[in-house]
Amino acid sequence: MPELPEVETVRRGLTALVQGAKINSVAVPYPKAVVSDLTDFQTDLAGATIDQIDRRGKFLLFRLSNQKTLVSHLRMEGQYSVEPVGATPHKHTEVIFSLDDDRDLMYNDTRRFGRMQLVPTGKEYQEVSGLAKMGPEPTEADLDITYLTSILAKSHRKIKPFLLDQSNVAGLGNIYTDEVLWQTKVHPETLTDHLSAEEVANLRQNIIQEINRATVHHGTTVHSFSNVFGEVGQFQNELDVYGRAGEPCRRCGTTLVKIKVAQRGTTYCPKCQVQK
DNA sequence: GCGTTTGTTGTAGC
DNA sequence: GGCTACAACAAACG
Repeated sequence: MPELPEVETVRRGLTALVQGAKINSVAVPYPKAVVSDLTDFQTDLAGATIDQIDRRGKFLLFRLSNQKTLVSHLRMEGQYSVEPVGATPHKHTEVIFSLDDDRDLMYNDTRRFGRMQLVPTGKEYQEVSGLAKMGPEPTEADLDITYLTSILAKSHRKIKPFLLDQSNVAGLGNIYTDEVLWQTKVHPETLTDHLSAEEVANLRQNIIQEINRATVHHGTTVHSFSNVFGEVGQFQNELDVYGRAGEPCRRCGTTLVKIKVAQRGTTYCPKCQVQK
């Protein structure tokens, strides 16, 4: 559920709250959340300072003072919160970082899908498979039109799973994929090599703009997303198709339809988005 | 009690 | 070999 705008919102909140904080010790009530060696994880983090927090796609990268990087992926419902020292962990608290300023940074995950690992800084793109294959960020500067045209043309699959694949473009999930396809008037099952040059250009613009707009609105809260301050996003009020099956298309009034594409719930307008 | 929800990965299949 | 499709993972909710 956290897609790029939500992860970026979390990154900004974490930066405001814990950048510069020193970690005293780490408790791991749910060891499966840590995929690197657990003993090393706890030993290496003790005494380290959080210098900076970066993001790549949907991954958070905590840059530490000891030349290590904590790579964290929230998957479906991972959340961070900062509490006074000694606060009772939540039912689904998986990792607790005790800071030396009498606060605890907690990682909570009701679905237990999120994962984190500690790797040497600079090696994260080799050691974390998701980062190694990550496509360009959906920005004006990084998402090159020539690149996008080329990979769309040589790929033979439906546009929806193509956009969900992080190795093509970083950061899109189920919500924003449905939104940008509606904006571009492209059916989610259209084959990537059937898109016209104009559609590719429009798709690129819509991806960049939509991710930008959603980030400005602090992300979308559909089920449970909130930032580190416990605040929900505002972008759910801006969605045109996701969660609106059975309601009228805001462009033409046709009833929006929900189907499955690549095992994912997919909402679209059968009149605006006609498959070619 | 079971289908639905979603992001990524490992693997089966072509 | 390279690409694509899909089951699996986990847990809450209706």
